[in-house]
Amino acid sequence: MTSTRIQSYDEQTDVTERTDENEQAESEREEVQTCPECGGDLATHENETVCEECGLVVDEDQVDRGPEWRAFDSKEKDEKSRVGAPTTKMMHDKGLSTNIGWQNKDAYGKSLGSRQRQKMQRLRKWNERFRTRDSKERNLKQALGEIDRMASALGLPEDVRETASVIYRRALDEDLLPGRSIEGVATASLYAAARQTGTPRSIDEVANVSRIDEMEFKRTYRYIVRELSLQIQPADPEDYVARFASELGISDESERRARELLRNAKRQGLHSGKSPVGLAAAAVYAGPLLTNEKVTQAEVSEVAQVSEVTIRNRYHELLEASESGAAPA
DNA sequence: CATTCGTGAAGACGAAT
DNA sequence: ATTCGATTTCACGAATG
Repeated sequence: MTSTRIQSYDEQTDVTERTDENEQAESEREEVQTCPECGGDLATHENETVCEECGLVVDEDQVDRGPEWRAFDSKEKDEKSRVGAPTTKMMHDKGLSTNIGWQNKDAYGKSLGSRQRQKMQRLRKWNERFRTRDSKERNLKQALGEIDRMASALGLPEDVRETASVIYRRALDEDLLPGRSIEGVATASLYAAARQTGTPRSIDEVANVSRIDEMEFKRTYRYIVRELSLQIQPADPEDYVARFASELGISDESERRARELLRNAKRQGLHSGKSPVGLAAAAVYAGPLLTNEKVTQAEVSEVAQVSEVTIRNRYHELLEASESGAAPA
């Protein structure tokens, strides 16, 4: 593929044939074919177009699209030529990396001897290895940048980023990337890492700082969790309490009550199937209630990104559980 | 007036087929 | 791929302080 590109490009800029044919082609390109003064034929020399009859300069200072050197034979052309394959931004290496053809032919199309063939096999193998390693490094670098950005936007500590990058690396090694966006996998890795390290962020929060949409994020997350068989236990509602509590500015006592409620609920298995965030939100709402502190459902709903309805439903359950369940001190 | 509470319809999700 | 059940959310009106 690369070789054919070189050829076609070469043909366009081939200068050894730069004689009559080329000049004809150039003057044909001109819009004005005859002199506006006397109607005589026009001729193009160097970078200006002149009337052959009266000498009027019709156009000058044209861009010279040809090379600035001349070649007198094919050897000199090869030495002076600076053209190569056109670069493309579609490939991370701008298409400049080495490609070794799969056919066991030399440059003249002749078949290779067995010794040469083996050598080429080795070269192919190593070239491929370096190239893919290279592209993976690049990929990783970008992904880590994204992870870093999102992590700091979410106020996640260093160890979460570490974990996230480990997960991402694994995904990369298992070839889970093709077909998925770097951004998506980076986001999913971060989300998984946050949960694994006990500093969870809700899907909404993570999706908000990510550049990909939520649907794709969830899909990708499920995918990598399954493929890497990451073991992620359901988020512990208590892990959210501290953050919500401080964002709402409720008292330590209220926060303690909230945690108590959650522990009770857990003891009674009241939390299976329910959204942990919702449960945490309910607890953060119910805690202050027990200490006569004023917090509205709307406020909690705001910081926890959970509907008020859910808070209502959950906190009723929480209160019931604490009455029938454990003995409050 | 703000807040809370309850309801039913509708959407989203996981599990099962 | 579809269907089913449970959960969550939305929108509304009523009750409560």
